[in-house]
Amino acid sequence: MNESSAVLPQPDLEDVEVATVLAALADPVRLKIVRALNQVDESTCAALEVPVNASTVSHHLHALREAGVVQTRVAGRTRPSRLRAAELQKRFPGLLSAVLDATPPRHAT
Amino acid sequence: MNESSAVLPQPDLEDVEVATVLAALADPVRLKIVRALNQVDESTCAALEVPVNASTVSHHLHALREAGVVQTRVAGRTRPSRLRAAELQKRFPGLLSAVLDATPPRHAT
DNA sequence: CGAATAGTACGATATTGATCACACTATTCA
DNA sequence: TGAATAGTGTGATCAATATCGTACTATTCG
Repeated sequence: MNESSAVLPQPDLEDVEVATVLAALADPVRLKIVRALNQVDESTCAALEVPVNASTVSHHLHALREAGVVQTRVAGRTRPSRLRAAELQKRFPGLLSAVLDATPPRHAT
Repeated sequence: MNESSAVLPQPDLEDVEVATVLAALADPVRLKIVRALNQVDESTCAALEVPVNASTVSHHLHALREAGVVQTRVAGRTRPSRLRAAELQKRFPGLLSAVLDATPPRHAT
């Protein structure tokens, strides 16, 4: 056992384009993941209740991580991820909150 | 000449998903168009200085219109478009402003 | 009318990316 | 050590979509 603070590679948000973050948030499944992470602060891949295969969840978390939206740490067998909410707020003020606060359309699908 | 208020079909923003708007804003060319429209309030297809073919500009404006981001009116031979900024602010408070206020990354491309 | 202009529509192409199944690694625990 | 579990990586497939060139429509103006 070592100290449990290993974190998967992630970009410095100062180097991230807003278009990259927008693209990361534009996918419905990823948006659901982001909303879930906002509720629980941290979650593993398996605990996320999204209607896709496990490898697809892994793919989406990878995409979110590369866009600077989430941070993933290594904890035993699991890789809990969390939103980089504070850093995103500093880099793109109001963006994440606006997305999280968005209400569903009138005619829900 | 008739009264100059013909407007191309556009969605009611109440029926638009935030993911749709995010996807519309995620493309670099469209983001450039949106930033340009924010500067000039209204612009024609040809006046937009984006590095793509005219038909591609038309395609992108169509996409932005269907996502509820811009409104296009018919004026003679031209079709000036404008941001639906106020309506977007009402539907997704803070979203458009956050995107427009976003600064370039440290290592500019 | 005829020429020029603004924009759109369409077809073709190429690229991206969302998804799954499966194999693989790393870790925990009996 | 062996079994079970969490997650990742790879390859395949399929659907979107960004782009261009060309043709077309509508409008203005000589």
